[in-house]
Amino acid sequence: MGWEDIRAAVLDRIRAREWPPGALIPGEEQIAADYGVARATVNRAMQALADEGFVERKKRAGTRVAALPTRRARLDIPVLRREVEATGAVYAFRLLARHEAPIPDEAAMRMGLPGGTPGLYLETLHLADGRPQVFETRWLNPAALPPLPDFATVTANEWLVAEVPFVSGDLVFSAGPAGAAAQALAIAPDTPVFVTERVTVGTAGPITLVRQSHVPGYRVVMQL
Amino acid sequence: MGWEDIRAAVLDRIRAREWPPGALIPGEEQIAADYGVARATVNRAMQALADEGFVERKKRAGTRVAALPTRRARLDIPVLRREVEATGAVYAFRLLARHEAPIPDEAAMRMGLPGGTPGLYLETLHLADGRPQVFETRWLNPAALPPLPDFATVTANEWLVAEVPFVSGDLVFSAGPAGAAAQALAIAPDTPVFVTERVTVGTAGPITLVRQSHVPGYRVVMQL
DNA sequence: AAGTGGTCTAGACCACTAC
DNA sequence: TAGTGGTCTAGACCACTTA
Repeated sequence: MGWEDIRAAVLDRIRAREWPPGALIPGEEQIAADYGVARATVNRAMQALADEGFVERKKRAGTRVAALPTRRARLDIPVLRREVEATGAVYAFRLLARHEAPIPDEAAMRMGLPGGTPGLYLETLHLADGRPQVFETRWLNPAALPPLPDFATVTANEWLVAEVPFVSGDLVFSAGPAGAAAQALAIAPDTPVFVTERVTVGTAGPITLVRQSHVPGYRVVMQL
Repeated sequence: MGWEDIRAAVLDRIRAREWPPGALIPGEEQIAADYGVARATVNRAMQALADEGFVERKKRAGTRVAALPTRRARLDIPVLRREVEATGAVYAFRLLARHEAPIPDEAAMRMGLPGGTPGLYLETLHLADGRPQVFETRWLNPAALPPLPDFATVTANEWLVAEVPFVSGDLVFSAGPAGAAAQALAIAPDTPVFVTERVTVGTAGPITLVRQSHVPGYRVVMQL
């Protein structure tokens, strides 16, 4: 009887509606006695079920079956190169633009920086077997970074992942017209594209804001 | 010294490059001795770091700092009603179509069912303060479900969440033209929209395939 | 073959919170 | 204020995997 067995047993009893949504589940001590294991084992099982959103736990109030089980999905975000190579294609990229300039207000605000902060702007096209896949625009905050390479032979993403400790960030998915990305992706400007936007924060402050427009047909797949 | 302290301490030493990417971290016993805690406490901390993708653990081989830290994001998928109500708007829905028919081959294949399986088709429009938000098409597999209600007063989603045990599923994000969803959303057919597609599997087999087209401006936000 | 992480146990103390 | 989950400990055994 490992904790996974306890987890499975409890989940079965939830699925069987023995404990319907909203119901109170017996205490850890009780379950431990029922199955002949230590309370710590039950605790671990219940912790897993809580992580997965099946139950809600509160001290003193006990453990309840989630009324509206929030479904949680986990997304692994690989480095772009790996994503391309996973399909068997050859990855390549082209640096289309690079210049230093004050970070525009909108971008600075997204990064949590004062307007006009000096920044480095990059435009990169990512290719799979020579075909455009992703058009990327990026602002970097040099003040929060070690000396920057010229990004001709390494993508900003891979350099950052390898060199700069990451503290937090957010990720936004949306859809919109290709617009400025149209030319690089060789599609019409009003073609719908999938857009990801990411802000990354390091120990010394905001690091980068990156916006990627994906070629039509791109999909993000998550397991529930 | 709780396990979160140990986690934080180890993470700091990783960030400080004391253990660079790929490096081997001291064993649990060692760390436990260093910080004066029990090995179980260290284990819990390391388990958390592994869950978060900061380290990779292998028996016998020890624990290593992740070389290319795959960034993991967790997405909580709330019931649509809650998503709307969280913005302070009033949620409502309209059932636009409902009929029984064999599930089309493409949809059946996505669900992992043989073509021509009998199904129930629903078209629903979700509204926030009376404004169209989401246009939803759905196939249900009655063979894997208890007797179905008429879905005039409950959405399929909420009924399923409350009544049918959920085993697994997947979730796909993409972008595309509004197309068939255009009329219901009151937008032009070539307007880019954000599309989510979800297959849900229950104990008795595939339950439902649902496709939701979101009104322009919709964004999915995840924390890293 | 040996060392590592994975897990279990029995007991204990504590923080939180519903009552 | 009493009961619940959250956590820690010290010790133990085991499975896995690499050397």
